[in-house]
Amino acid sequence: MNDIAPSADFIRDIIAHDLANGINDGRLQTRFPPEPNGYLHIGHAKSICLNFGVAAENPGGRCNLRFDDTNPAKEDVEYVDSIQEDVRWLGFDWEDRKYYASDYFGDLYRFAEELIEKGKAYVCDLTADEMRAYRGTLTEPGRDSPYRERSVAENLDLFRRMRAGEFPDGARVLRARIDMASPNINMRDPALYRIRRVAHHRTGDDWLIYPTYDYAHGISDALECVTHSLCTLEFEDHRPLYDWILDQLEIPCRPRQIEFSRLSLEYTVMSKRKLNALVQSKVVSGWDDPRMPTISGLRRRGYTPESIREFCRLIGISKSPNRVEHALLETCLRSDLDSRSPRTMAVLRPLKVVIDSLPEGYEASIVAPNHPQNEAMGRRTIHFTREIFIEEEDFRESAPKQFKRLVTGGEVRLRNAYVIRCREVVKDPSTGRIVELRCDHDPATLNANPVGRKVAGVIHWVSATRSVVGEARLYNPLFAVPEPDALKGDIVEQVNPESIEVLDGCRFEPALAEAGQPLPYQFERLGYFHRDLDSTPAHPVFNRAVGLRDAWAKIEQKL
RNA sequence: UGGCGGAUCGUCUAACGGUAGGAUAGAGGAUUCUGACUCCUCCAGUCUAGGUUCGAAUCCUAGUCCGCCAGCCA
Repeated sequence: MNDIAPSADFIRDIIAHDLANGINDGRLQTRFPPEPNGYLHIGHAKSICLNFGVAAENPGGRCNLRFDDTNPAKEDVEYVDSIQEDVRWLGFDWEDRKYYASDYFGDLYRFAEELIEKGKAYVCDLTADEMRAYRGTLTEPGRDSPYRERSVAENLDLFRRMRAGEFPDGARVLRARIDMASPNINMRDPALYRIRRVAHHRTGDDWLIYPTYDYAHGISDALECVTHSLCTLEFEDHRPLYDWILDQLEIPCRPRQIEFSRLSLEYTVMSKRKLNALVQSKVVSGWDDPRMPTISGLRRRGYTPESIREFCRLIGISKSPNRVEHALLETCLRSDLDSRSPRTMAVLRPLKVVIDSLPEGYEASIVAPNHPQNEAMGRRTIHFTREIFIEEEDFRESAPKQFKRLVTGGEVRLRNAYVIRCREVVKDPSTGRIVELRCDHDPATLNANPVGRKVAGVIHWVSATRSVVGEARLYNPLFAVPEPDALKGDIVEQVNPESIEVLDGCRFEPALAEAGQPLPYQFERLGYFHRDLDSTPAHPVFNRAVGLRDAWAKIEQKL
């Protein structure tokens, strides 16, 4: 522990320093504070991994889950439920420490009266528009509200009557009494409480007034004795207010707010407002559409908690502006799944191959390994038959010499089976389309290389008679440009029309249609596929979580 | 032309006055019954201009560029 280990990030540095110096009596308490107004996305995963991660790394460290539910107009239990499911799925545990800002409505109200009594808050009758006008601008100071000098008694009376429902929504607010000339606009007498006749998802109709984020957040942190309140950079300007509020009140614990930069990812958007717009417009099938950057979308797509945690570890924590390459996320998934997922063969765009050197009705069992490097993953039986399907793109009538797959008159190995040679290409005379290949197989090439010649190519295949038909869904980026946030106009109309490609009539090994797959499969040479919710035994549906790295695609591009 | 924050390989991120390092991407090669995986090699960076210092990504000065803030959202 005396070693000066290289720091993980500046926040862990600060925490290590505080812990070493006995700040907060050596306690470490963090919190993950989502507002239940949408589903969690990968940006939240960054925050979750930080808050829960840092707590787990330090003896005695704790991380609370706290719903920041101070705005009932936007919040819903559906989101409360999904958030808990997602945090748990990511692998984190808040134990018995699940809180809500709404748990503190009573305390928050009492602290507000304390503020009023100290002359630090007042009831203001300005309308929202008037308040905006009084606030000034970025370069001009604001002006004091005409209600700023009300007496404590009058403020107390008015605030109690706000609570009692004597005034219509929006008629008055409780404001902090700070400094209308502050260069920091957040300090120009910000609103602390507003009147809202909206039922709250937990407190129902108990309250007609609701605290604002700025007022509630720091106090909630203090009530939970949070030591390090970690949030994103856009709250940096709010820190003076966070500190100001806690400075006025008699609260034993004193949290410290530290900000880090939020995650942005290429080819997607992260704002809940935009994601919500996509969901509402139905351009995506829901919050869990596999194209969405939501935790539930990634899960449905086939991402693993491990891969997302690893991604969050690799991107690090800093205050720098950043836009992470989408390729990094994919790399994390591939590297997790490569060692763990069983292999299988599937043909997405089937091309029929008849092996004439085999008798009619021929069928043989072949035992194939489920993983090329890991014997422990066992073997499975596949069926080699006279008629099989191969991938359309694995055959060319003629091709450049770099093409290692099947060509007219050429040889290729069928993965786990024999080397075949293409004798004849059968076309539909009316369309010219290739409908079938007639091939011969070399019976000496099962588990053995052909003698006297090299066969470089290996392609996957599936039996025409011992396979099941189903659907595959392939995904491309949700937006065609790396920075969709910069696009003008309605975000819904900017969605990449090629973000999903549905292929039906795909052929799978029969075992794939059966139940019980904990992890995505690797469809050899195609990528990692995860069975979708829409899947049925009669009609299996697989999502491609991510493709394999494709060297041939690069070669072909350069040709 | 207010305040706050940021700027290091293409990308993400270290270096806390003392050899600019890692990851990823890219290029090349080895291996291969997955053009996968794995392995090897290479390429590539301190925003600019001054200054302090034996020595500066780091400290100072002056700029430049980028982000956030004018909700009774969070």
